[in-house]
Amino acid sequence: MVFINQRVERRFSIEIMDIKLQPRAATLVRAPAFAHLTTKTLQQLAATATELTLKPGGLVFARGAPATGLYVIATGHLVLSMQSPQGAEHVIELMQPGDSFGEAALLTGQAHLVTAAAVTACVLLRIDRRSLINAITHDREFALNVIATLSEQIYRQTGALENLLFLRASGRVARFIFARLKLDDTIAGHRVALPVRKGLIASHLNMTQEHFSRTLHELSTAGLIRVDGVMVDVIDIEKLRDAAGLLRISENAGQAS
Amino acid sequence: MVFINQRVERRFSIEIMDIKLQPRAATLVRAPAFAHLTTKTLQQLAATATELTLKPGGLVFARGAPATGLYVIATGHLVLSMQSPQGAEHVIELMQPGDSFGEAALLTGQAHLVTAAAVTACVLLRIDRRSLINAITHDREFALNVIATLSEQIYRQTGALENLLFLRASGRVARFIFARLKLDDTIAGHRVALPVRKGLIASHLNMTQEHFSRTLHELSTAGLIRVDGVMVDVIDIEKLRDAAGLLRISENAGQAS
DNA sequence: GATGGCGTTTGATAAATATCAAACCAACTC
DNA sequence: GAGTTGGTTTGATATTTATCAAACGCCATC
Repeated sequence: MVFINQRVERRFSIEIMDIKLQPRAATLVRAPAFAHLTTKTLQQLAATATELTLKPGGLVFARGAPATGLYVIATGHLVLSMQSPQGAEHVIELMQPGDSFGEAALLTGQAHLVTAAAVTACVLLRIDRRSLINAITHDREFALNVIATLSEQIYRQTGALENLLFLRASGRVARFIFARLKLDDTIAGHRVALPVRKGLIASHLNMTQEHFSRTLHELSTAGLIRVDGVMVDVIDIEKLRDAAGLLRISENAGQAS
Repeated sequence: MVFINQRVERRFSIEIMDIKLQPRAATLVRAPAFAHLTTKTLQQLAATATELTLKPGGLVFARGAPATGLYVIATGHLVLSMQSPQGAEHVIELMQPGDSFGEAALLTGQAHLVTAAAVTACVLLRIDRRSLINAITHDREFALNVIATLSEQIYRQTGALENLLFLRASGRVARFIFARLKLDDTIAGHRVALPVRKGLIASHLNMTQEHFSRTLHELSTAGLIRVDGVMVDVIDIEKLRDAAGLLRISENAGQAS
């Protein structure tokens, strides 16, 4: 069953397969939605995909634009953001290579709710609607894959709500660092690099830049972390986990009456 | 294309079809995910579905329970909620007849993130995993439907984030009332009934009961609404829309560079 | 008609977060 | 090196929201 193994380890599949894949297909394989495709479908999708190069600050699409494609990040960082009528910008998601976005708007046929913009120089792959729907209808396995990916996205979004609902500033910051910790395991020890400038992270965590700065400072003086520019060293990982107030989801399990 | 017409008008399809459907199938048809099924698939699903009756306060599942089914509400109101480790409860969603829930956890095979509990007496239909996956793999149209429904859910969830990110208490309350206005168009004029007790609504809007009460009062004295128990009369709909700070998504539409 | 429970409202106060303004700092340009 | 720019930090203050406590009102029950 394809359903189980979501949020697939992104690194190794590419190593297994990229001997025989062109670069584009190799990029696709890194995205969970495409990870388990048959080589045939994959090649087809890769063939119809178009490549997009963006300068820092470049727009992929703005809120309100009709959705015409799905995007997979090959290289670079992007942000998905919303703007309030007053012009305040809120970063909804920070995205990195291997992530895909735009599916939901594309598949519902509605306008984009968010604006997608490059933070650094980026290379994207764009798959248009026809190709996607074609692949879904002709490759049953792929359809299951898409369903699994979408479900996964809902599941994660719901989990992300926890952050906003239950945690306050320090907790959200702690959790953010904690989450980074697991991703950046390439760097030995407990050191993580903030992926984008702090203002964007603050916005992503739904607080002002100033408050974020103060919170970072607060966590420092409490001895949980040490901050040096964009580098953050985790001093006391247990306390950090604590501050993140991580919920276990395995405590009380009930069933229908 | 099935993709376009989501959030389908729930009322009339049932009137068209229920002449020849058993009650269960009729319930299913009201849920967007099942709205466009062939009668054959529908009958099959309905046949395997089990019925669930809940007293007020009854649990469907608790956070952490393994997901074993998808639920469709036939009658009654439920809430999906999360609990912080400190025991604070946050209502994630208020659900009513025709709504379905549990898909995401079911399809990812993970434990439920939320607790589902009945507020009033409820009757639910439960479709187990095997039946669902069976229907997905054997009815291509249904697979597309599921994809569309999931996309729709993501899309709405993203939209819901706006509320939390951009609006403060009064705005969220205003938006809540505004949204109700469109649902309750059966009642003539601009009068809506609060669907559940105020404490739950407050939690859903991520504020305390006290603050909700005060905000309601505030909107009253500002002349936007009039509150009488669970009934809310909208006095000045334009000002209310304003207070809700509704964003248009059609203003600036850009395209890739 | 009294009693109790539950949801709601009101008030006083505290905590969390935002805002505004200025200083700071590092990188880059002239 | 001086000046400029953009991001970050710090400080003082205002706003928003939560907390705690008490009163209130409604309804069901005895």
